[in-house]
Amino acid sequence: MKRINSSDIARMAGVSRSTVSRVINNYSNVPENTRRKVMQVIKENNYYPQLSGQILAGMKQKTIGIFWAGSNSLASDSLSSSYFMHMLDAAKDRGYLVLACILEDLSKKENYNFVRKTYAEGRIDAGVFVGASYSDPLMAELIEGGEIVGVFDYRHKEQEKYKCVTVNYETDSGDKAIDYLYQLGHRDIAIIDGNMTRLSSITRHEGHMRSMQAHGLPIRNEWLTYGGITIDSGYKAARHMLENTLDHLPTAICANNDAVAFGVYRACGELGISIPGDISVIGVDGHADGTHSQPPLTTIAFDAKGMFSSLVDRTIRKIQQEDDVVADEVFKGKLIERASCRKI
Amino acid sequence: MKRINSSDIARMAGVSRSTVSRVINNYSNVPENTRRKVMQVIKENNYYPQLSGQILAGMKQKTIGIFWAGSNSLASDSLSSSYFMHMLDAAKDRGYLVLACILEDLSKKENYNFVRKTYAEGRIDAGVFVGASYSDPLMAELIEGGEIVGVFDYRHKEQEKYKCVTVNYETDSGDKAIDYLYQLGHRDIAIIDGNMTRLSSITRHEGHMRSMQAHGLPIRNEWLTYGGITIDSGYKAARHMLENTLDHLPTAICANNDAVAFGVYRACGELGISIPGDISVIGVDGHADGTHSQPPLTTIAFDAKGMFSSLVDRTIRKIQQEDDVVADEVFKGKLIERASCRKI
DNA sequence: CTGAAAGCGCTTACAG
DNA sequence: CTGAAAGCGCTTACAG
Repeated sequence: MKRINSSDIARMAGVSRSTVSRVINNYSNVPENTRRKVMQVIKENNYYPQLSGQILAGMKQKTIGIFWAGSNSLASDSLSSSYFMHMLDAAKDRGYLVLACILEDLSKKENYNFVRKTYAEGRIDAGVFVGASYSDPLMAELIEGGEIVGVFDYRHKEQEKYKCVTVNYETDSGDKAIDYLYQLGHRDIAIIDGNMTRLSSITRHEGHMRSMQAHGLPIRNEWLTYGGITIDSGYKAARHMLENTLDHLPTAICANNDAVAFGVYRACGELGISIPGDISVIGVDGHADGTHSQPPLTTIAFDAKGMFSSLVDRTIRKIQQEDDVVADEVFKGKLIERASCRKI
Repeated sequence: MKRINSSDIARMAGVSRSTVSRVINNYSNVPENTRRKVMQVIKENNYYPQLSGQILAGMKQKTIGIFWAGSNSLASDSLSSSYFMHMLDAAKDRGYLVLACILEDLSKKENYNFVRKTYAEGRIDAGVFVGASYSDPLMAELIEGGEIVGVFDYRHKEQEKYKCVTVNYETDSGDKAIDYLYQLGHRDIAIIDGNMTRLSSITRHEGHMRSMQAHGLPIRNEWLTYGGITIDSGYKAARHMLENTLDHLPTAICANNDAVAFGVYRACGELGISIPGDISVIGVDGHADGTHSQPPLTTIAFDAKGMFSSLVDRTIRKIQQEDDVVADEVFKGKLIERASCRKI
């Protein structure tokens, strides 16, 4: 069951392999007649050129790797999986295939080697990373080595600009969330910040601090905690924080993101704290689950499709050596008022 | 920035390319000394053999394609995305990479060609299909062409056994669901069946009919509808069915799967019908959302991880020409009683 | 317009 | 134990 190759096609069409190749690659200097004849033989035999031959001759894989750090979230979180889908879609729109790689943790030597190997073997033309820490040395190293890299939520260095493409959240969502709560009359605001290896968690934290200060609100130790970026971590942080402050509860909780806010919901549910009756809660992301949570979650929403499409799209344009590719794109959050915050 | 190749390594290590290759591929006839010397040069230079060279020389890609038909569900449905993750995990456990391909509909010529091309270009050693219809001709064609294929929820023909690997639901979950409702005292049972291009929908439907007859229950036209396999389709089917039978509502609804059951929840919510007060509802799957739905959903649960791991695992074992690979594996459902069905 | 030839990077009989 | 050589399937200057 040998696969048919370009010599076979050439013989059957009565031309040389060169001509077959020219037809396949749409060279202009092939007479219409020859082209038709060759194309017909190709169709009839269901011939497709072997990719490995093409690669060796200098063509591109037309494949990107998606390296997703943090396996847990993808399976159960619809927001994460929608990110993933947006990337698959964007690649497809450009005619690229996707090698899907889920890695728990990029800092582990084993995963680090896996990524290097995947690039080095020539399996992909570029990689797109989600869940890397804000200054992961792996990125710098890949870029240094001449590889093309796209990263979500990453602070890319000046000198990395040429081969590195990023997408980021506008840095003011932390401020916006606090401002909003303040404007509703809240003064006793607790904050559950994220995972400080993530750029967005850091900038949101900075925004929270900035806005609290601007409004002259004290930052109380027991009301400032770090809860990671998942429901479970948000739950744990909220539960711990609330139990320690039952005699002087905050009137509002500002969560690092929607998942954390859902964790807060759970903790409040267990402790008999009503939202927004006793405590108002605000998240960030625009998670679909926020529309049917009880109560629907007020949040600062980002355009997930826009962000992830842009990331993949620009990465692919880098592969194609387009020279007008912008290195970083920043998305603005938009306040969506639902029912989890109340005026006091 | 030329990539280093095996000649470079050979030169630096003072051996021939043959020997470099032998070291890389763990040939036994290389003296420990030589091996060490070569390995060191490889490490120092971060050398990895180019895959395309290896392929051309007859090695395997160690990559499978996952062809997922029906893009919508993956992004928003945690059950579907968990299926996907289980497959990625299983491939990883075997050291295989995954080319992730989302296609809306395998029967479309364009997608059909995409699959053929992906195989023919030599990008993958095998493909695993989810969402194909129960007798999709594409499968037969691929197998005929000597390709290795794994399919979820597919009736594979005797003669396809050698290269085709499948995983299926035990065919009695339809019977079980009706039996259970009957045993709770229900006699007025409505059925929302699935999408009749899916094998599992068909067998469940058959089971429903079988069990209804066995218990001497009449199958009333207005209580038998086909609702697809998604929440939305379940919602529409339920809404339509309930509105037409408001004067003689069933006491129970047997849904094709959990997603459809959630659609029933929504329809009942809108129509002021209480579950299980007015109507009992049972699903199939064991969807995680069923644990925190209101009320928690009684369902016939399947071991998703087991099913999808087995599928991928056996497909990979076919690639590796292991000859004890079983062609089909059937999983049994297990009744999980939660709170959506009541005794009457 | 078109073919013969070189070259891409590997592995594996083959010969020694 | 090891190297020279063939061969995998393509593309693309090169020469005509």
